[in-house]
Amino acid sequence: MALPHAILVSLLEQAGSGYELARRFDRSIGYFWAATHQQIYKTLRTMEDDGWVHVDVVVQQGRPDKKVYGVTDGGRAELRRWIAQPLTGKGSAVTDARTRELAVKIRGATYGDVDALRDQVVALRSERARQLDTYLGFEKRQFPDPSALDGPGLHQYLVLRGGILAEEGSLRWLDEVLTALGGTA
Amino acid sequence: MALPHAILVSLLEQAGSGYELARRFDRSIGYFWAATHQQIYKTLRTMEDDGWVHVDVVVQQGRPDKKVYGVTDGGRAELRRWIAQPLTGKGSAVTDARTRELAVKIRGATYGDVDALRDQVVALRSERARQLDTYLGFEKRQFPDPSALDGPGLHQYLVLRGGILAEEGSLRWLDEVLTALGGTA
DNA sequence: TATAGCATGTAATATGTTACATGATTGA
DNA sequence: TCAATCATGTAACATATTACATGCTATA
Repeated sequence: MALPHAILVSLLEQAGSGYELARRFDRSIGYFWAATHQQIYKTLRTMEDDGWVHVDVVVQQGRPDKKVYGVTDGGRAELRRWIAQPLTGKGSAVTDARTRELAVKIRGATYGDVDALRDQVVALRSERARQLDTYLGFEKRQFPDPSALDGPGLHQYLVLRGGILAEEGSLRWLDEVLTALGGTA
Repeated sequence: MALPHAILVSLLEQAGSGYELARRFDRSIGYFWAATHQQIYKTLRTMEDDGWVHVDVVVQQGRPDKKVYGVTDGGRAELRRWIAQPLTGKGSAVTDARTRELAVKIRGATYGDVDALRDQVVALRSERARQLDTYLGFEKRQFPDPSALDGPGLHQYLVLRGGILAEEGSLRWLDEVLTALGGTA
């Protein structure tokens, strides 16, 4: 899971309350990782129990007190550890957990080991390339003449096309990331 | 949720056991929807309780009995209803539930109302286009000179690029689908 | 006056993953 | 003999969604 780590990254950029985190997730990290306020509150409590974050209660007039969270040394260490570790999410489907996990790690690259991260990008890229090859093979063998399709065959083909286009987009992104992260690709 | 409906589509194409469904999911529908055998068994039982599927127990030698599932009239009706109904999944993130849901519906288009489905494709397309516009706006305003970036700025930019490329891929696919599904786009 | 924003949370439910359990057959 | 395939399932846990609850302030 990457939600606690996404929260760590967000809090390192800027300390804030659960409410503020929920709003930020709607924009920045939310490209890849959505979270409701309920879930963020719950996760923050767990993270506090684990010693990854600390709270400062800010008393306000006319509003409930605000709990401003910040990252502890333990939280920083956990984020470093997690960023260096291989991707753990499931990678079967097109809209996969691995890609989202990697996006969070890239977002937090400054707080971790960029070399280790690059290795993970390379690994995910080759996984994705293999998947794309498989899909392209299906396309060639099962749908040699797409223009002739209709009914169930057409619908199966369209879904396969979705897979192919998604994988191509994924590869394009991973290549951009590798170029930008530089080093011995 | 779309898993029961993905199962209905798969069973309409060909009746089968939970085990067989799990294997099929690894290939075809699994482009967009992954499922373990544990989850499939659980879901099949619920579907049986709801009267969407019926079971034929096939006795085998040397192996556990095989439960071959087929779709009932009730299941067929439910699939029709579900396909015609607007997308219900969450669509905030790049790797969104809506796209996966739509993929399942397209796969089952033969068993439902294609006109109603096309409306959903159009709706999702405009949502995605709006999202892409937002991301492109961020890119222009926050990162006018990407080549100058490094550190946290670069990492934020890379994640945004991931969002942009994913949305572009999504749009390309939805356009292909609309063309193929034809009609008054 | 009504809606949106600020700010927190509980509870119930749904969905999904991981680990464990069983046991025969087939092919390397 | 070892691993893979066939075939089903339970139990515990992790994660996520929906509905409900409170209550003030600022803006249209």
